[in-house]
Amino acid sequence: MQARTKSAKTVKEPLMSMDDLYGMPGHLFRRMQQIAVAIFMEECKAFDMTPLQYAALVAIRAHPGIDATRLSALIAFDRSTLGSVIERLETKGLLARKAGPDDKRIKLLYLTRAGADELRGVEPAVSGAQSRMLAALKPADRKTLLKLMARLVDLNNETSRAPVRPADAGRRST
Amino acid sequence: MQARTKSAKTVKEPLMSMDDLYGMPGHLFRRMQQIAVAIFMEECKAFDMTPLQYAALVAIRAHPGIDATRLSALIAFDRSTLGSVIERLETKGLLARKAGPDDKRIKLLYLTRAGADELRGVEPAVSGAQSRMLAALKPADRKTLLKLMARLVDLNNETSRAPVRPADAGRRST
DNA sequence: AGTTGATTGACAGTATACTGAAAGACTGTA
DNA sequence: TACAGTCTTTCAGTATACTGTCAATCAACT
Repeated sequence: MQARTKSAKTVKEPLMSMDDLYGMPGHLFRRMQQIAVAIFMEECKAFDMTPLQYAALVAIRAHPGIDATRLSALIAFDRSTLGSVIERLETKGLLARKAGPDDKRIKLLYLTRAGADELRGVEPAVSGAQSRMLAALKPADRKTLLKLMARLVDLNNETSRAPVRPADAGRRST
Repeated sequence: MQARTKSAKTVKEPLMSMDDLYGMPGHLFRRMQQIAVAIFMEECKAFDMTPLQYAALVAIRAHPGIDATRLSALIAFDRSTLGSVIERLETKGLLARKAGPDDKRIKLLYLTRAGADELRGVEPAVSGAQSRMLAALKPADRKTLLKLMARLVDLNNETSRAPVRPADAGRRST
């Protein structure tokens, strides 16, 4: 096949083929993310919950009273995106926003009773989804892949717009 | 820390902690995708091109005259999303849509001269981005990670809405 | 006190991704 | 020919993700 431009004027770099594309890290990461989300949604379809909403609830449970900006740093969300995620969770009654006592800008986030119940209920499905994502690999390969991914993500933490930051970096109240 | 519900009524399953979350495959895949896109955009910022647009152009160059539905299957795009991607590329003058000769439903896709040039121009930046994504790992680990990712993506190909399908599965003309 | 700079939340705009539906065009069969 | 089913595209709606901007608020300094 090899569609190569007819004007053969000094084509020094070899052109990318489809097989090149399939082997690119970027393509593999995109595909794996597609697949991971599909598996998550399939396992959790009884709960009307997305991966992001789940992560937000887990983080709020671990850090009740956190504000939105610090929450976004805790789970590497884009701050702008998080706003709508919080709004949806609030609409569903899973979390509550309360004004901060000292700082009027801040709205503190808490799980409602329903949110805590929903989160506890969905956790088995989430665990199942995580297992399924790696199920095709042998156990030793799963460990290897997770270790390499964790290292790669950690070493590139600052690269994306939403790097992970610890929750106590600059906490004031609580 | 460990925010655990006060009502200690038979909490059998252990609750997910933040550290659990950070180690989940789904979280790592999402983070890695964020980072990979950020690196791509940074390396290619002189070209106003997204990863998807790049992949579409590569595939059209390799399969001139392909239609949108088969293109989506070739690079695992969601068919609905691909429509707007094609529209943007057409607006930028990088590709042309022509009506199919036999089938009036089909619009065949071709690179324009400008599209071929742009694609050739951006390829070094794309290669640089791909290298950067794995630069933090040792060469041996890069190979291992790519191999495991490729296997995992391949074995789960059917899971997402947009599985990869070969271009000649059901080709009629050409 | 007043000003400056930083922080927080909200918003507009673009792009990727999926679900589901609709309309037009083709194919095979009755 | 008429009909049913299939294919191709497009659109509406929702969700994630980033860029950039804005106003309100707070903190620190003059």
